[in-house]
Amino acid sequence: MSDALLQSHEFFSFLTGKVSTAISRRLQRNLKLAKLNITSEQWTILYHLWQEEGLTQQELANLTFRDKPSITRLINNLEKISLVIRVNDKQDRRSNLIYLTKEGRRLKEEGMKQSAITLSEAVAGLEIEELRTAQHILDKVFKNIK
Amino acid sequence: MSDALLQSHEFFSFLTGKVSTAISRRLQRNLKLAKLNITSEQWTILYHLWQEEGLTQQELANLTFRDKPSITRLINNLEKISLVIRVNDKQDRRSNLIYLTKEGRRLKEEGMKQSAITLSEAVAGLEIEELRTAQHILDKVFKNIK
DNA sequence: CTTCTTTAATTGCATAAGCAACCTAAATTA
DNA sequence: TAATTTAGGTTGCTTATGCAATTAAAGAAG
Repeated sequence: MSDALLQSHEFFSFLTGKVSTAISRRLQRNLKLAKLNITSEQWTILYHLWQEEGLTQQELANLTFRDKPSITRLINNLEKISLVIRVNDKQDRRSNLIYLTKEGRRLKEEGMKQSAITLSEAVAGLEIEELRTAQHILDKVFKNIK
Repeated sequence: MSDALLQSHEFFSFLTGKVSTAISRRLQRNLKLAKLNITSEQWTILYHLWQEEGLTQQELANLTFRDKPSITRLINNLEKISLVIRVNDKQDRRSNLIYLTKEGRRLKEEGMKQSAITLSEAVAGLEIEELRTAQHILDKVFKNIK
């Protein structure tokens, strides 16, 4: 790689989170505007549970690329606000299966809507082809360092 | 934008930080391996001071895309470990000018080296042209939502 | 079986982030 | 020049993260 690019602050700063920080903040703001009192991090957990309930904390950790302690605490907080419950797995008593509460399920529609809005704000004016390209490239980066 | 892409979990998850989290962790790890006891967040502050000392906290906030309280606390911690000092601006007594200590300057060489290593690990196997493309696209996203 | 190892989750400790409220100094304006 | 607004920083409160160490259950090896 060229030194010019290596030294490019712009390049490094987007890799180190400028864009994703901006997206999280925007999602957070949109959730708040829609009266959803959840953080963007909580959203990422709920997102996966909206697709499939009964995931273990380890599975959630893998899906959201967080470590186990982070998941423990996110689930603690989500339980505190009564959006999910831990159910001890009878088959494997080490595991907790995480389920949505009725209220947790109720948030799906608005939660998905706000994330879709956020995403469309983010990618406004971009071509599908550009998005595919960016995704492809970032995927390679991720594989390099995950 | 197509629904297929809107629903793409992969796409959303990289936008919400998978890649940048991985980069931060890798940088953190590389710094630690090189015996530099600073966090990746502290690195971003030092990076700008290595380019130019005497920046105000507000300028650092703008450069690193953080809010003012975050900078206050990062500078507190950097002062605590004696890498920077606050100097009250005589011209504008509201401002602090942030300078590196001798030790802070000493870390420049190794700090820049480790970030270069991290970056080259991240972009291994990618073409310059791909990187330019990704940067360009992410720049558009950032402008949309910053 | 009993020991050893691996796995799921939790806890402790330290750092970092966002938002709102606040303080003080500077700049504006009336 | 007094009153108001703006700008730079700090503090309080809450949430989130990483890493290391720990507990308890499950699985493997002897």
